[in-house]
Amino acid sequence: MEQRSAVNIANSLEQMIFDGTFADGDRLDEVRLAEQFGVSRTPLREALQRLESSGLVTLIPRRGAFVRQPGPLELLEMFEVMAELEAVCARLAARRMSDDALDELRLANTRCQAASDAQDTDLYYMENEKFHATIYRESGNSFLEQESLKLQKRLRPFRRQQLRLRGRMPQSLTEHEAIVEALTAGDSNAAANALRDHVNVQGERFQSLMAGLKAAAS
Amino acid sequence: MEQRSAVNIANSLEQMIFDGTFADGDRLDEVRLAEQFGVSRTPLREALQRLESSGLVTLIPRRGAFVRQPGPLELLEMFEVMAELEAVCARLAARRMSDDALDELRLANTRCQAASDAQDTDLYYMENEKFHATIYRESGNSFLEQESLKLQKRLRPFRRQQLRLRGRMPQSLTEHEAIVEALTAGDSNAAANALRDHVNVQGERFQSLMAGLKAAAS
DNA sequence: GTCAATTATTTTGTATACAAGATATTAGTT
DNA sequence: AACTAATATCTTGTATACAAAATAATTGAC
Repeated sequence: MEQRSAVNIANSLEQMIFDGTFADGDRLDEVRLAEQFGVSRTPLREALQRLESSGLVTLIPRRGAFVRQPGPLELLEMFEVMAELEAVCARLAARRMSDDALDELRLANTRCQAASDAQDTDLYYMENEKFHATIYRESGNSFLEQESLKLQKRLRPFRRQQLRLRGRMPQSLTEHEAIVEALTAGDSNAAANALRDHVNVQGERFQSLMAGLKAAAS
Repeated sequence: MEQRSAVNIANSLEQMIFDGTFADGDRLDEVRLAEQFGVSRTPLREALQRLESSGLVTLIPRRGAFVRQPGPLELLEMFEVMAELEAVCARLAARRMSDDALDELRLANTRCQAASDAQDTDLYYMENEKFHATIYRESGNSFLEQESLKLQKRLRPFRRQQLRLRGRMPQSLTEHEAIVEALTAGDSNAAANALRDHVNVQGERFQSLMAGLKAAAS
């Protein structure tokens, strides 16, 4: 692979937690992971500390490290916060956005369109993330930008699922149009509302998806 | 002190970074800190990984750990986000808040009043934090609550300074009144605006404080 | 005397060793 | 056969040892 420093190991483990290699509550065995990564326990433990600090694992003293996947309730809460964060980004961006940035945003949206036409959900997801990241950046507040990116990353696996739902990509696209329009007009309230709704739709879709799974399980 | 695990060491160092024991760019010497805490380098390094993960230090490979204090610009950005986060809390709380919680909020405000009367800025600060924390909690979104508490903690040292400014405590109190009123009325927009403004005042005060320092230095 | 190059000294990164606590296993009792 | 007690094994937490890189110091050339 690559060089295996604590940061790298942490990133790899993070990825594995995100993509579902580890389920909620799984214990992360230090010796096993250490030899798996080809390092000693020392750098591996440093990685575990990082992961706990970012909320991905729980460290129970003398017991070990346990992965902490967000449950349905926490996910809904995270979606709600994401929606509000993006709304704030949009409101700030509406005032500060340059013409060049607007062009960039339209270009990103065109790429989304192409992905949607090709029925390529993975590509759509990537381009969609760029679209949103552009708005974060154009908020002009880099702290806000970083926080938004962090949460975007954390919600990635769950957002991704929803794009596969029938008709979601075209709907998402029309919502993007409304967002671009509001930003072009410099209407901060409209932009904030459009983006908040856009993200909230995902939260709601997610909710109904969970309800469906729950019903199917009973 | 207490038991010196990685978490504890990280907390102690965090406190020291917050209260200004270390200035921006200071290198954190592993061996020196280790013997200072009475432990070996191993748990201390684990603590440093935690601190980097939470953004308090920068870890440069083969160079060491350097403390990262937010500069004036980043602080302003953080205040802006704090204001928006609290506004969201208020909006959600306005709908969900129970009578008991409202009473609790009024009680917290009464305690602020007492601290203000006694000219006790430290006490006022503590009670003020409780007032705000109650609103975070009453948002009904514990993820949002935790994020708000995290940022509140990080801004603590900088908010604190401003209470010493003449007339800030009484002004803060009247703003609290308006917030309680809006929450009582269940007016989510008014509550959100009142809280956003309340926090933004601190950001602006901070800005003028910085400008004053800068002017004095030239 | 100043600069460059070489050597010496720190300092970081990681492996390993060992102590103490937690879990699993076995033996013994009813 | 089931429950408890004692023992054994495994795992974590931390100290220490050592290699490699970075910094400081020293020497030598001009």
